[in-house]
Amino acid sequence: MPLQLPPLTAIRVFEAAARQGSFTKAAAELGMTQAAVSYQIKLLEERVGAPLFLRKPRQVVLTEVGSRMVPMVTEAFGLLSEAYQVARAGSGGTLGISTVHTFASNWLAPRIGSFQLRHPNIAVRLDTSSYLVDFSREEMDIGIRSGSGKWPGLATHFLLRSQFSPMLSPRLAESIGGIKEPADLLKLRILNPADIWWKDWFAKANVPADALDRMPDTSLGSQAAEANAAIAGQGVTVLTTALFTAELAEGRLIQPFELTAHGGDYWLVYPEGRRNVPKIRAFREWIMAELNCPTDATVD
Amino acid sequence: MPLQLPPLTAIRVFEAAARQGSFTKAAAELGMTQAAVSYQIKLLEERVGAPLFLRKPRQVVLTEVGSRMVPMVTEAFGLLSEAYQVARAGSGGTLGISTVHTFASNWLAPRIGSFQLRHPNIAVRLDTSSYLVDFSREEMDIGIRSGSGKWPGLATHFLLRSQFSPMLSPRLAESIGGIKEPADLLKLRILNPADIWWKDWFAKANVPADALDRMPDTSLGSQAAEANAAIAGQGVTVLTTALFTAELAEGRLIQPFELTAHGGDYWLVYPEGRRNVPKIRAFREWIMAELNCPTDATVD
DNA sequence: CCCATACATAAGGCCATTTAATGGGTCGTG
DNA sequence: CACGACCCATTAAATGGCCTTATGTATGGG
Repeated sequence: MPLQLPPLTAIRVFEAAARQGSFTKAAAELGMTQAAVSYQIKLLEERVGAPLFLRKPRQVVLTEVGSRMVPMVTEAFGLLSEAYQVARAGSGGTLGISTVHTFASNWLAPRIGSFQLRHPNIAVRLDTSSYLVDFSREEMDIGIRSGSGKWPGLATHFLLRSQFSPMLSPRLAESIGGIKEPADLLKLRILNPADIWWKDWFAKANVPADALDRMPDTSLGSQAAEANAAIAGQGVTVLTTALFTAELAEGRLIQPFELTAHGGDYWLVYPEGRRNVPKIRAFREWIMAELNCPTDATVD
Repeated sequence: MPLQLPPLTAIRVFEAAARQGSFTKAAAELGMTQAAVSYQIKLLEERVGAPLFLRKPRQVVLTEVGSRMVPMVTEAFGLLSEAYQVARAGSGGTLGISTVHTFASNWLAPRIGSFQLRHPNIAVRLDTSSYLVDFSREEMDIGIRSGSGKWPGLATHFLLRSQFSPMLSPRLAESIGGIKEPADLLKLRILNPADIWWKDWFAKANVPADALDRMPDTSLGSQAAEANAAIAGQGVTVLTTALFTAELAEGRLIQPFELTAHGGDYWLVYPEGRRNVPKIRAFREWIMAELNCPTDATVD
């Protein structure tokens, strides 16, 4: 039996009226008319079965029944209010980020520290998965995904263009006397020959790449893993240039050609209606600044 | 600042949904449609700024934010419910009876004990005053008054017919050799010669009573006070017969003539809308039985 | 005695809430 | 694998609770 409750609007009004000792003042406090207060009190009195106020000349005073109700009602509303506030603030407690592995390890992880420094009260939970998170089923706040930038119900912000280009370790390049022209790459082991990006890139380089089809597929499932294999000199792979600036700068990988092809872009996404939730706004503004994006680059 | 509260209907629905772990079940519990529950939850989630439930295949489960809210919300509703119940029952706590002095001391007081025995959980507060209580200004539940039986906004029940007749102490009657005929009364001191009842009674007895006008008024303001004076042998007065059955039976007063005249009747009154408040019903049923009145003798 | 104040009441309208209907998704089952 | 059961979301339309405006009543102060 579901716990019998008084009419909530009425009792809310009652609480204010009891505190103020006046219907008129209560009405002012609640932003409604005195008539509405009178109506609600009367309603509650009928439900309770007893008068809650005595109507004295210039004021109303609580009856015994009324005054017995007040403390509990006040406390109850205090609790509700607190629960509400806590929930609203609490939503700023933890920021759940769902992102693809590559982006997490090659771009986000090295930089997320600066976000945490700026927002010490927001805890970050990083979750990497290969599928686009469903915000209604998983407790995530934002996602970073590559794709077309069109997802229904989600707000999207363009992060960076996924330019990719073949990369390999300098030692492997040396082992065949350096990479002079695109076709040289085919002399090496291609880590992920089935990857469509290879076809795109060779096409752009005007190099027939039928050979790719005959190579064994040894792809590892993520750019990060393949990058590691490449760094270890196991072969050559195509990688998103923006995500491996560190490896390129340190010489662990080289990008033999300026030529890049274009894949799906990276996007920041979150549920439409949550644009102004503080922690989401904070992250959005941070990442946009970090990437030098105009902050208004929103796509619907 | 008046303490920010969440939408109350929404949070009520939330509590049920959280407890049931299902929108459909919550809807059933609250007696509304599943769609309404969905709507309210969505509303609350927007206000809070964070999802409260994760929509899993066959059920909904609380998010972290949601589960933090539940305990406080549950407790708050518990308090509200308790306050409500207490108030409803608490209205059974004390029965405020406003009655005229005579009726209180001569009829009610000797009998009220039997009411209290039958309803040990109802405390009785007896207030005697000469005016008709205004239920909206004084914390009274029922009134007993004599009059026409017509009061706007009040439910009324006929209690007893106010038959009155001269009464005096047996010793006083003896002192003039007994009361043989109505005119004999005029030989004695009349305690309340200005009382209209004397005129009525003498008129009905076909005795000219001009002499009354020339007597000094020594009325004491209530039948009970005058009855005491009469018992003390200080004079003769008119009294409501039904209220002095004990004095008559014990011989402390005598009623020399069967002849009675009729004054305003006694009525039980209370605010229209409170007919079925337990304590009021209890008192009504008790007093009607005590007076052998048919319980349906209601007059509007 | 009149004005100011405070609550009660009546009539009417609006919007929040609800319902009904529909769709999408998952699970269990034959 | 198709089908039905179950559950939640969404849409549009209907309802009625709640509020406002307007007016009445009572009290107390000047």
